[in-house]
Amino acid sequence: MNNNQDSTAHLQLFDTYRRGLFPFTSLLEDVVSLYVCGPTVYDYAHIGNLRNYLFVDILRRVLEANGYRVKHVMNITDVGHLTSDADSGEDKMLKGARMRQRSAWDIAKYFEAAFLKNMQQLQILSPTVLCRATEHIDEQIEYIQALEIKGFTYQTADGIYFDTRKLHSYGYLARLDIEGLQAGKRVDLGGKRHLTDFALWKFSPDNSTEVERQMQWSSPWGVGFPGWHIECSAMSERYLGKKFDIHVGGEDHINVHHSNEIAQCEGRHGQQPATFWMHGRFLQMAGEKLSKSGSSIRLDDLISEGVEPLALRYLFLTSHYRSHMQFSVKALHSSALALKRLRVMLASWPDHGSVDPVLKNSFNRLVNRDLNTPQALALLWKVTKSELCEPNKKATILYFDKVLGLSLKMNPVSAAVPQHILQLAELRQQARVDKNWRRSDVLREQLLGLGYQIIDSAEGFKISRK
RNA sequence: GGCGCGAUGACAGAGUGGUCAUGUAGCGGACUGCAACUCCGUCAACGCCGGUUCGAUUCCGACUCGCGCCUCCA
Repeated sequence: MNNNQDSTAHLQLFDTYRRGLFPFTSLLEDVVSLYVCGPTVYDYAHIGNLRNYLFVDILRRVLEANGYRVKHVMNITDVGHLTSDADSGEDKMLKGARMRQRSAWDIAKYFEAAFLKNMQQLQILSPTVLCRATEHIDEQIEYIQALEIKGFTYQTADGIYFDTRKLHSYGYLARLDIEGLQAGKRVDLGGKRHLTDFALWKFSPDNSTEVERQMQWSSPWGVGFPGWHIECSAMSERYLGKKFDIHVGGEDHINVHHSNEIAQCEGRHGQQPATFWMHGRFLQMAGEKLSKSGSSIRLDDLISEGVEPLALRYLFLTSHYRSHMQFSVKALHSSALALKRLRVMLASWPDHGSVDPVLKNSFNRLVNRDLNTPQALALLWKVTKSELCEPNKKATILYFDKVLGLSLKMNPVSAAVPQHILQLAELRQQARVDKNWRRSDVLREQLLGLGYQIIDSAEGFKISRK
Protein backbone atom coordinates (compact mmCIF):
# COMPACT_ATOMS: atom_id res chain seq x y z
CA MET A 1 0.00 0.00 0.00
CA ASN A 2 0.83 3.67 -0.24
CA ASN A 3 3.87 3.02 -2.31
CA ASN A 4 3.44 5.69 -4.85
CA GLN A 5 7.03 5.28 -6.01
CA ASP A 6 8.25 3.10 -8.81
CA SER A 7 7.83 -0.63 -8.60
CA THR A 8 11.34 -1.34 -7.33
CA ALA A 9 10.46 0.58 -4.19
CA HIS A 10 7.58 -1.71 -3.36
CA LEU A 11 8.13 -4.15 -0.51
CA GLN A 12 9.29 -7.52 -1.76
CA LEU A 13 9.70 -10.55 0.44
CA PHE A 14 11.02 -14.03 -0.08
CA ASP A 15 8.36 -16.69 0.21
CA THR A 16 9.63 -20.18 0.96
CA TYR A 17 6.38 -21.71 -0.27
CA ARG A 18 6.81 -20.30 -3.77
CA ARG A 19 10.59 -20.23 -3.48
CA GLY A 20 11.05 -16.71 -4.67
CA LEU A 21 10.83 -13.01 -4.12
CA PHE A 22 7.31 -11.59 -4.45
CA PRO A 23 5.72 -8.17 -4.01
CA PHE A 24 4.00 -8.05 -0.69
CA THR A 25 0.30 -7.36 -0.58
CA SER A 26 -1.79 -7.78 2.51
CA LEU A 27 -5.19 -9.41 2.81
CA LEU A 28 -6.62 -6.33 4.49
CA GLU A 29 -5.95 -2.82 3.32
CA ASP A 30 -3.65 -1.54 6.04
CA VAL A 31 -3.19 -4.30 8.57
CA VAL A 32 -0.70 -7.13 8.32
CA SER A 33 -1.33 -10.35 10.18
CA LEU A 34 1.91 -11.97 11.25
CA TYR A 35 2.41 -15.23 13.09
CA VAL A 36 5.75 -16.17 14.57
CA CYS A 37 6.78 -19.54 15.91
CA GLY A 38 8.08 -18.58 19.31
CA PRO A 39 10.45 -20.26 21.70
CA THR A 40 10.11 -23.51 23.54
CA VAL A 41 10.77 -22.40 27.06
CA TYR A 42 12.68 -25.22 28.64
CA ASP A 43 16.07 -23.55 28.58
CA TYR A 44 17.71 -20.21 27.96
CA ALA A 45 17.63 -18.86 24.44
CA HIS A 46 21.02 -18.79 22.78
CA ILE A 47 22.10 -16.03 20.45
CA GLY A 48 21.18 -18.07 17.41
CA ASN A 49 17.58 -18.16 18.60
CA LEU A 50 17.73 -14.46 19.18
CA ARG A 51 18.93 -13.77 15.67
CA ASN A 52 15.70 -15.19 14.35
CA TYR A 53 13.54 -12.94 16.48
CA LEU A 54 15.61 -10.01 15.43
CA PHE A 55 14.78 -10.87 11.84
CA VAL A 56 11.11 -10.80 12.77
CA ASP A 57 11.60 -7.46 14.45
CA ILE A 58 13.10 -5.98 11.30
CA LEU A 59 10.25 -7.41 9.28
CA ARG A 60 7.78 -5.82 11.66
CA ARG A 61 9.50 -2.44 11.56
CA VAL A 62 9.77 -2.47 7.79
CA LEU A 63 6.09 -3.29 7.48
CA GLU A 64 5.34 -0.38 9.78
CA ALA A 65 7.62 1.90 7.79
CA ASN A 66 5.49 0.97 4.80
CA GLY A 67 2.45 2.27 6.61
CA TYR A 68 0.97 -0.97 7.85
CA ARG A 69 -0.27 -1.72 11.30
CA VAL A 70 1.04 -5.13 12.28
CA LYS A 71 -0.95 -7.65 14.23
CA HIS A 72 1.98 -9.64 15.51
CA VAL A 73 1.19 -12.92 17.21
CA MET A 74 3.81 -15.11 18.81
CA ASN A 75 3.32 -18.33 20.68
CA ILE A 76 5.21 -19.60 23.66
CA THR A 77 5.61 -23.35 23.58
CA ASP A 78 5.37 -24.17 27.23
CA VAL A 79 4.19 -27.71 26.73
CA GLY A 80 7.49 -29.47 26.70
CA HIS A 81 8.65 -32.95 27.20
CA LEU A 82 9.47 -32.09 30.73
CA THR A 83 8.39 -35.44 32.02
CA SER A 84 10.43 -37.11 34.61
CA ASP A 85 11.29 -39.93 32.26
CA ALA A 86 14.62 -39.18 30.69
CA ASP A 87 14.16 -40.17 27.09
CA SER A 88 16.91 -38.07 25.68
CA GLY A 89 19.82 -38.03 27.96
CA GLU A 90 22.28 -35.66 29.40
CA ASP A 91 20.75 -32.36 28.51
CA LYS A 92 17.82 -32.87 30.79
CA MET A 93 20.11 -33.84 33.60
CA LEU A 94 21.80 -30.49 33.29
CA LYS A 95 18.51 -28.73 33.30
CA GLY A 96 17.36 -30.72 36.26
CA ALA A 97 20.47 -29.80 38.17
CA ARG A 98 20.08 -26.17 37.38
CA MET A 99 16.42 -25.98 38.08
CA ARG A 100 16.25 -28.51 40.84
CA GLN A 101 13.09 -28.74 42.88
CA ARG A 102 10.99 -26.91 40.38
CA SER A 103 7.96 -28.00 38.44
CA ALA A 104 7.60 -27.97 34.69
CA TRP A 105 5.25 -25.04 35.08
CA ASP A 106 7.79 -23.04 37.01
CA ILE A 107 10.51 -23.82 34.54
CA ALA A 108 8.37 -22.66 31.66
CA LYS A 109 7.56 -19.46 33.47
CA TYR A 110 11.15 -18.85 34.40
CA PHE A 111 12.55 -19.30 30.90
CA GLU A 112 9.75 -17.37 29.32
CA ALA A 113 10.67 -14.40 31.49
CA ALA A 114 14.34 -14.83 30.63
CA PHE A 115 13.46 -14.92 26.96
CA LEU A 116 11.33 -11.81 27.11
CA LYS A 117 14.09 -9.99 28.90
CA ASN A 118 16.48 -10.85 26.07
CA MET A 119 13.94 -9.50 23.59
CA GLN A 120 13.85 -6.26 25.47
CA GLN A 121 17.62 -6.03 25.69
CA LEU A 122 17.87 -6.32 21.94
CA GLN A 123 15.13 -3.74 21.45
CA ILE A 124 12.91 -6.26 19.76
CA LEU A 125 9.35 -4.97 19.71
CA SER A 126 6.90 -7.00 21.75
CA PRO A 127 4.32 -8.97 19.81
CA THR A 128 0.83 -7.57 20.03
CA VAL A 129 -0.36 -10.99 21.17
CA LEU A 130 1.74 -13.44 23.12
CA CYS A 131 -0.04 -16.75 23.53
CA ARG A 132 0.88 -19.81 25.51
CA ALA A 133 0.15 -23.31 24.35
CA THR A 134 -1.00 -24.38 27.80
CA GLU A 135 -3.64 -21.66 27.79
CA HIS A 136 -5.16 -22.85 24.53
CA ILE A 137 -5.66 -26.53 25.12
CA ASP A 138 -9.37 -26.29 24.32
CA GLU A 139 -8.70 -24.78 20.93
CA GLN A 140 -6.21 -27.52 20.18
CA ILE A 141 -8.62 -30.25 21.17
CA GLU A 142 -11.30 -28.67 19.04
CA TYR A 143 -8.90 -28.52 16.11
CA ILE A 144 -8.07 -32.19 16.44
CA GLN A 145 -11.76 -33.04 16.63
CA ALA A 146 -12.35 -31.16 13.40
CA LEU A 147 -9.59 -33.16 11.73
CA GLU A 148 -11.02 -36.34 13.16
CA ILE A 149 -14.43 -35.60 11.69
CA LYS A 150 -12.86 -35.04 8.30
CA GLY A 151 -11.11 -38.38 8.53
CA PHE A 152 -7.50 -37.30 8.72
CA THR A 153 -6.68 -39.01 11.99
CA TYR A 154 -6.05 -42.44 13.36
CA GLN A 155 -5.22 -43.80 16.76
CA THR A 156 -2.20 -45.81 17.86
CA ALA A 157 -1.12 -47.13 21.21
CA ASP A 158 0.37 -43.83 22.23
CA GLY A 159 -1.77 -41.19 20.62
CA ILE A 160 -3.84 -39.70 17.86
CA TYR A 161 -1.97 -39.21 14.60
CA PHE A 162 -2.42 -37.22 11.43
CA ASP A 163 -2.45 -39.39 8.33
CA THR A 164 -0.31 -37.48 5.85
CA ARG A 165 -1.18 -39.84 3.02
CA LYS A 166 -4.64 -38.37 2.98
CA LEU A 167 -3.24 -35.15 1.58
CA HIS A 168 -1.76 -35.16 -1.90
CA SER A 169 -0.07 -31.87 -1.24
CA TYR A 170 1.70 -32.98 1.91
CA GLY A 171 5.26 -31.67 2.10
CA TYR A 172 4.98 -29.19 -0.75
CA LEU A 173 6.49 -26.38 1.32
CA ALA A 174 9.67 -28.39 1.83
CA ARG A 175 9.43 -30.01 -1.61
CA LEU A 176 9.57 -33.31 0.21
CA ASP A 177 10.13 -36.41 -1.83
CA ILE A 178 7.86 -38.71 0.14
CA GLU A 179 8.86 -41.87 -1.67
CA GLY A 180 12.50 -41.04 -1.26
CA LEU A 181 12.06 -40.33 2.40
CA GLN A 182 10.23 -43.57 2.88
CA ALA A 183 12.98 -45.45 1.09
CA GLY A 184 15.74 -43.88 3.10
CA LYS A 185 14.01 -43.90 6.41
CA ARG A 186 16.19 -44.10 9.44
CA VAL A 187 13.72 -44.04 12.23
CA ASP A 188 11.44 -46.57 13.68
CA LEU A 189 7.85 -45.86 12.74
CA GLY A 190 6.51 -46.86 16.10
CA GLY A 191 2.81 -47.27 15.55
CA LYS A 192 2.67 -44.75 12.74
CA ARG A 193 1.41 -45.75 9.32
CA HIS A 194 3.77 -43.52 7.39
CA LEU A 195 7.04 -41.89 8.13
CA THR A 196 5.67 -38.38 7.81
CA ASP A 197 2.62 -38.91 10.01
CA PHE A 198 2.75 -36.95 13.22
CA ALA A 199 1.10 -36.84 16.62
CA LEU A 200 -1.86 -34.57 17.31
CA TRP A 201 -2.48 -35.83 20.81
CA LYS A 202 -0.27 -38.01 22.95
CA PHE A 203 -1.54 -40.14 25.78
CA SER A 204 0.06 -39.81 29.16
CA PRO A 205 1.89 -42.96 30.09
CA ASP A 206 -0.41 -44.93 32.32
CA ASN A 207 2.36 -47.13 33.51
CA SER A 208 2.40 -46.70 37.26
CA THR A 209 6.17 -47.15 37.44
CA GLU A 210 6.56 -43.86 35.69
CA VAL A 211 6.03 -40.68 37.56
CA GLU A 212 2.95 -38.85 36.48
CA ARG A 213 3.37 -36.15 33.91
CA GLN A 214 3.26 -32.72 35.36
CA MET A 215 1.48 -31.25 32.39
CA GLN A 216 -1.53 -33.15 31.18
CA TRP A 217 -5.14 -32.57 30.33
CA SER A 218 -8.21 -34.65 29.78
CA SER A 219 -9.54 -34.93 26.26
CA PRO A 220 -12.07 -36.96 24.28
CA TRP A 221 -9.24 -39.46 23.68
CA GLY A 222 -8.03 -39.70 27.23
CA VAL A 223 -5.61 -37.91 29.48
CA GLY A 224 -2.57 -36.59 27.70
CA PHE A 225 -1.07 -33.60 26.02
CA PRO A 226 -1.15 -32.00 22.57
CA GLY A 227 1.33 -32.79 19.82
CA TRP A 228 3.99 -30.42 18.70
CA HIS A 229 2.35 -28.86 15.73
CA ILE A 230 -1.26 -28.39 16.64
CA GLU A 231 -0.69 -25.43 18.94
CA CYS A 232 0.43 -23.17 16.14
CA SER A 233 -2.50 -24.05 13.93
CA ALA A 234 -4.96 -23.60 16.76
CA MET A 235 -3.56 -20.33 18.03
CA SER A 236 -2.86 -18.69 14.70
CA GLU A 237 -6.44 -19.36 13.72
CA ARG A 238 -7.72 -18.13 17.04
CA TYR A 239 -5.95 -14.79 16.73
CA LEU A 240 -5.51 -14.25 13.01
CA GLY A 241 -8.13 -16.38 11.36
CA LYS A 242 -7.71 -19.26 8.96
CA LYS A 243 -5.85 -17.14 6.45
CA PHE A 244 -3.25 -14.57 7.38
CA ASP A 245 -0.42 -12.71 5.69
CA ILE A 246 2.93 -13.94 6.95
CA HIS A 247 4.12 -16.93 8.90
CA VAL A 248 7.67 -16.85 10.20
CA GLY A 249 10.02 -19.32 11.78
CA GLY A 250 13.52 -20.75 11.69
CA GLU A 251 14.79 -22.73 8.73
CA ASP A 252 14.61 -25.92 10.75
CA HIS A 253 10.84 -25.67 10.71
CA ILE A 254 10.44 -25.99 6.99
CA ASN A 255 10.63 -29.75 6.72
CA VAL A 256 8.55 -30.83 9.62
CA HIS A 257 6.84 -28.25 11.75
CA HIS A 258 5.57 -25.98 9.03
CA SER A 259 4.84 -28.83 6.67
CA ASN A 260 2.67 -30.27 9.41
CA GLU A 261 1.01 -27.00 10.22
CA ILE A 262 0.07 -26.66 6.58
CA ALA A 263 -1.22 -30.21 6.57
CA GLN A 264 -3.43 -29.55 9.58
CA CYS A 265 -4.79 -26.40 8.07
CA GLU A 266 -5.38 -27.93 4.67
CA GLY A 267 -7.02 -30.87 6.36
CA ARG A 268 -9.40 -28.67 8.23
CA HIS A 269 -9.99 -25.82 5.81
CA GLY A 270 -8.77 -27.01 2.45
CA GLN A 271 -6.20 -24.25 2.20
CA GLN A 272 -2.85 -23.42 3.67
CA PRO A 273 -2.86 -20.66 6.25
CA ALA A 274 -0.36 -18.03 5.13
CA THR A 275 0.32 -16.01 2.02
CA PHE A 276 4.02 -15.72 2.80
CA TRP A 277 6.23 -18.22 4.61
CA MET A 278 9.48 -16.71 5.73
CA HIS A 279 12.40 -18.47 7.35
CA GLY A 280 15.52 -17.20 9.04
CA ARG A 281 18.74 -19.06 8.55
CA PHE A 282 20.89 -20.30 11.38
CA LEU A 283 23.70 -18.58 13.12
CA GLN A 284 26.80 -20.75 13.17
CA MET A 285 29.90 -20.90 15.25
CA ALA A 286 33.08 -22.38 13.90
CA GLY A 287 31.05 -23.64 10.98
CA GLU A 288 28.46 -25.42 13.07
CA LYS A 289 25.04 -24.50 14.25
CA LEU A 290 24.39 -23.51 17.79
CA SER A 291 22.18 -25.79 19.77
CA LYS A 292 20.37 -25.72 23.01
CA SER A 293 21.94 -28.91 24.17
CA GLY A 294 25.48 -28.51 22.89
CA SER A 295 27.77 -25.59 23.35
CA SER A 296 25.92 -22.37 22.98
CA ILE A 297 26.26 -18.74 23.85
CA ARG A 298 23.66 -16.69 25.61
CA LEU A 299 23.16 -12.98 25.54
CA ASP A 300 23.85 -12.89 29.25
CA ASP A 301 27.28 -14.43 28.66
CA LEU A 302 28.13 -11.60 26.32
CA ILE A 303 26.77 -8.94 28.63
CA SER A 304 28.80 -10.23 31.53
CA GLU A 305 31.87 -9.85 29.33
CA GLY A 306 31.02 -6.22 28.90
CA VAL A 307 29.35 -6.36 25.52
CA GLU A 308 26.39 -4.13 24.99
CA PRO A 309 23.32 -6.06 23.74
CA LEU A 310 22.81 -3.71 20.84
CA ALA A 311 26.29 -4.53 19.55
CA LEU A 312 24.91 -8.00 18.90
CA ARG A 313 21.95 -6.44 17.16
CA TYR A 314 24.33 -4.45 14.97
CA LEU A 315 26.33 -7.57 14.17
CA PHE A 316 23.22 -9.46 13.14
CA LEU A 317 22.10 -6.60 10.93
CA THR A 318 25.35 -6.80 8.97
CA SER A 319 24.22 -10.08 7.48
CA HIS A 320 21.06 -10.96 5.61
CA TYR A 321 18.49 -13.02 7.47
CA ARG A 322 18.52 -15.64 4.71
CA SER A 323 22.24 -16.29 5.02
CA HIS A 324 24.03 -18.37 7.54
CA MET A 325 26.14 -16.14 9.70
CA GLN A 326 29.43 -17.03 11.35
CA PHE A 327 29.51 -15.78 14.88
CA SER A 328 32.75 -14.89 16.56
CA VAL A 329 33.69 -12.68 19.45
CA LYS A 330 36.05 -10.86 17.13
CA ALA A 331 33.22 -9.98 14.76
CA LEU A 332 31.10 -8.91 17.70
CA HIS A 333 33.79 -6.56 18.92
CA SER A 334 34.14 -4.98 15.52
CA SER A 335 30.40 -4.34 15.55
CA ALA A 336 30.53 -2.90 19.04
CA LEU A 337 33.20 -0.49 17.94
CA ALA A 338 31.37 0.51 14.80
CA LEU A 339 28.23 1.14 16.80
CA LYS A 340 30.06 3.25 19.33
CA ARG A 341 31.69 5.33 16.65
CA LEU A 342 28.35 6.04 15.05
CA ARG A 343 26.93 7.21 18.34
CA VAL A 344 29.88 9.42 19.15
CA MET A 345 29.67 10.93 15.69
CA LEU A 346 25.94 11.59 15.94
CA ALA A 347 26.30 13.06 19.39
CA SER A 348 28.75 15.60 18.03
CA TRP A 349 26.32 16.81 15.41
CA PRO A 350 23.61 19.46 15.94
CA ASP A 351 19.94 18.57 16.08
CA HIS A 352 17.02 20.04 14.15
CA GLY A 353 18.11 18.94 10.72
CA SER A 354 15.74 17.45 8.18
CA VAL A 355 15.65 14.00 6.67
CA ASP A 356 17.13 13.94 3.20
CA PRO A 357 14.35 12.74 0.87
CA VAL A 358 16.63 11.04 -1.64
CA LEU A 359 18.52 9.07 0.98
CA LYS A 360 15.32 8.22 2.77
CA ASN A 361 14.06 6.81 -0.47
CA SER A 362 17.23 4.80 -1.04
CA PHE A 363 17.03 3.40 2.45
CA ASN A 364 13.42 2.34 2.07
CA ARG A 365 14.21 0.73 -1.21
CA LEU A 366 16.97 -1.34 0.35
CA VAL A 367 15.01 -2.60 3.32
CA ASN A 368 12.02 -3.18 1.08
CA ARG A 369 14.11 -5.56 -0.96
CA ASP A 370 13.64 -8.52 1.31
CA LEU A 371 14.97 -6.70 4.36
CA ASN A 372 18.44 -5.99 3.11
CA THR A 373 19.88 -4.60 6.32
CA PRO A 374 23.55 -5.09 5.31
CA GLN A 375 23.10 -2.69 2.44
CA ALA A 376 21.05 -0.37 4.58
CA LEU A 377 23.95 -0.18 7.03
CA ALA A 378 26.38 0.42 4.21
CA LEU A 379 24.19 3.29 3.08
CA LEU A 380 24.18 4.66 6.60
CA TRP A 381 27.97 4.81 6.60
CA LYS A 382 27.91 6.52 3.25
CA VAL A 383 25.61 9.13 4.72
CA THR A 384 28.17 9.87 7.42
CA LYS A 385 30.66 10.70 4.68
CA SER A 386 28.26 12.48 2.39
CA GLU A 387 28.11 16.15 1.49
CA LEU A 388 25.03 16.75 3.61
CA CYS A 389 25.30 19.22 6.45
CA GLU A 390 25.68 17.63 9.85
CA PRO A 391 22.17 18.31 11.19
CA ASN A 392 20.67 16.72 8.10
CA LYS A 393 23.00 13.75 8.27
CA LYS A 394 21.90 13.25 11.82
CA ALA A 395 18.20 13.54 11.06
CA THR A 396 18.53 11.16 8.11
CA ILE A 397 20.44 8.56 10.10
CA LEU A 398 17.99 8.77 12.98
CA TYR A 399 15.26 8.12 10.47
CA PHE A 400 17.09 4.95 9.40
CA ASP A 401 17.39 4.00 13.05
CA LYS A 402 13.64 3.67 13.37
CA VAL A 403 13.98 0.49 11.37
CA LEU A 404 17.44 -0.52 12.54
CA GLY A 405 16.67 0.00 16.22
CA LEU A 406 20.25 0.63 17.32
CA SER A 407 19.60 3.56 19.65
CA LEU A 408 22.01 5.68 17.68
CA LYS A 409 20.88 8.70 19.58
CA MET A 410 22.51 7.40 22.71
CA ASN A 411 25.59 9.40 23.62
CA PRO A 412 28.26 7.09 25.01
CA VAL A 413 30.44 9.97 26.13
CA SER A 414 27.85 11.66 28.28
CA ALA A 415 26.73 8.40 29.83
CA ALA A 416 27.00 8.50 33.59
CA VAL A 417 30.50 7.96 34.87
CA PRO A 418 30.92 7.01 38.53
CA GLN A 419 32.40 9.65 40.81
CA HIS A 420 35.54 7.69 41.69
CA ILE A 421 36.32 7.17 38.02
CA LEU A 422 35.91 10.85 37.38
CA GLN A 423 38.27 11.61 40.26
CA LEU A 424 40.96 9.38 38.80
CA ALA A 425 40.56 11.08 35.48
CA GLU A 426 40.96 14.46 37.09
CA LEU A 427 44.07 13.33 38.94
CA ARG A 428 45.49 12.28 35.64
CA GLN A 429 44.65 15.59 34.11
CA GLN A 430 46.45 17.35 36.94
CA ALA A 431 49.49 15.10 36.42
CA ARG A 432 49.50 16.12 32.78
CA VAL A 433 49.39 19.76 33.68
CA ASP A 434 52.34 19.08 35.99
CA LYS A 435 54.04 17.25 33.14
CA ASN A 436 54.31 14.21 35.38
CA TRP A 437 54.00 11.86 32.41
CA ARG A 438 54.79 8.71 34.28
CA ARG A 439 52.00 9.30 36.79
CA SER A 440 49.54 10.31 34.13
CA ASP A 441 50.30 7.17 32.10
CA VAL A 442 49.82 4.96 35.14
CA LEU A 443 46.46 6.54 35.84
CA ARG A 444 45.43 6.15 32.22
CA GLU A 445 46.29 2.46 32.35
CA GLN A 446 44.37 2.11 35.55
CA LEU A 447 41.25 3.68 34.07
CA LEU A 448 41.52 1.49 31.02
CA GLY A 449 41.67 -1.52 33.28
CA LEU A 450 38.46 -0.33 34.89
CA GLY A 451 36.83 -0.15 31.47
CA TYR A 452 37.05 3.57 30.88
CA GLN A 453 38.75 5.34 28.08
CA ILE A 454 40.03 8.88 28.13
CA ILE A 455 39.68 11.10 25.13
CA ASP A 456 42.05 14.04 25.32
CA SER A 457 41.46 17.23 23.46
CA ALA A 458 42.73 20.78 23.42
CA GLU A 459 40.06 21.87 25.88
CA GLY A 460 40.65 19.09 28.39
CA PHE A 461 39.43 15.51 28.49
CA LYS A 462 36.34 13.41 28.13
CA ILE A 463 35.79 9.98 29.50
CA SER A 464 33.60 7.14 28.31
CA ARG A 465 33.12 3.45 28.71
CA LYS A 466 35.48 1.47 26.61
C1' G B 1 19.47 -42.72 1.85
C1' G B 2 15.92 -38.18 0.88
C1' C B 3 15.41 -32.76 0.47
C1' G B 4 17.88 -28.15 0.58
C1' C B 5 21.83 -24.43 1.12
C1' G B 6 26.66 -22.36 0.74
C1' A B 7 32.05 -21.42 -0.91
C1' U B 8 33.96 -13.36 -1.74
C1' G B 9 40.13 -9.88 0.60
C1' A B 10 43.07 -10.78 7.76
C1' C B 11 37.81 -11.30 10.05
C1' A B 12 32.50 -10.41 9.40
C1' G B 13 29.58 -9.69 5.22
C1' A B 14 26.64 -7.35 0.77
C1' G B 15 26.42 -7.16 -4.34
C1' U B 16 27.09 -7.15 -9.60
C1' G B 17 27.79 -9.84 -16.64
C1' G B 18 32.25 -4.77 -18.13
C1' U B 19 32.52 1.42 -12.36
C1' C B 20 33.18 1.72 -5.27
C1' A B 21 29.91 -2.57 -1.07
C1' U B 22 30.26 -1.55 4.09
C1' G B 23 32.38 -2.29 9.02
C1' U B 24 36.59 -3.94 11.97
C1' A B 25 41.75 -5.00 11.51
C1' G B 26 46.47 -3.71 8.65
C1' C B 27 49.75 -0.14 6.32
C1' G B 28 51.43 5.33 5.40
C1' G B 29 50.70 10.32 7.19
C1' A B 30 48.54 14.44 10.40
C1' C B 31 47.34 15.33 15.52
C1' U B 32 49.62 13.88 20.66
C1' G B 33 54.60 14.54 25.88
C1' C B 34 53.83 9.25 24.29
C1' A B 35 49.30 7.14 23.27
C1' A B 36 44.09 6.82 22.60
C1' C B 37 40.19 9.40 20.02
C1' U B 38 39.71 11.92 15.40
C1' C B 39 41.16 13.18 10.42
C1' C B 40 43.55 12.27 5.47
C1' G B 41 45.46 8.52 2.31
C1' U B 42 46.08 3.26 1.14
C1' C B 43 46.59 -2.27 0.28
C1' A B 44 43.54 -6.43 -0.48
C1' A B 45 38.75 -11.01 -2.74
C1' C B 46 35.56 -13.50 -5.49
C1' G B 47 36.99 -22.63 -4.09
C1' C B 48 38.49 -25.75 -8.55
C1' C B 49 37.67 -27.25 -13.87
C1' G B 50 35.04 -26.60 -18.26
C1' G B 51 31.09 -23.91 -21.16
C1' U B 52 28.11 -19.54 -22.89
C1' U B 53 29.85 -14.38 -23.94
C1' C B 54 33.43 -9.26 -27.05
C1' G B 55 33.87 -9.78 -21.61
C1' A B 56 32.08 -13.70 -15.77
C1' U B 57 33.28 -13.32 -9.06
C1' U B 58 28.27 -12.68 -11.24
C1' C B 59 24.83 -17.19 -16.04
C1' C B 60 25.15 -22.90 -17.15
C1' G B 61 27.41 -27.83 -16.05
C1' A B 62 30.90 -31.10 -13.48
C1' C B 63 34.19 -31.43 -9.24
C1' U B 64 36.02 -30.54 -4.28
C1' C B 65 34.96 -28.90 0.43
C1' G B 66 31.53 -27.28 4.13
C1' C B 67 26.66 -26.80 6.32
C1' G B 68 21.31 -27.51 7.53
C1' C B 69 16.74 -30.43 8.06
C1' C B 70 14.92 -35.51 8.03
C1' U B 71 15.04 -36.69 15.98
C1' C B 72 13.27 -31.38 20.83
C1' C B 73 15.70 -27.25 18.50
C1' A B 74 15.47 -20.39 15.60
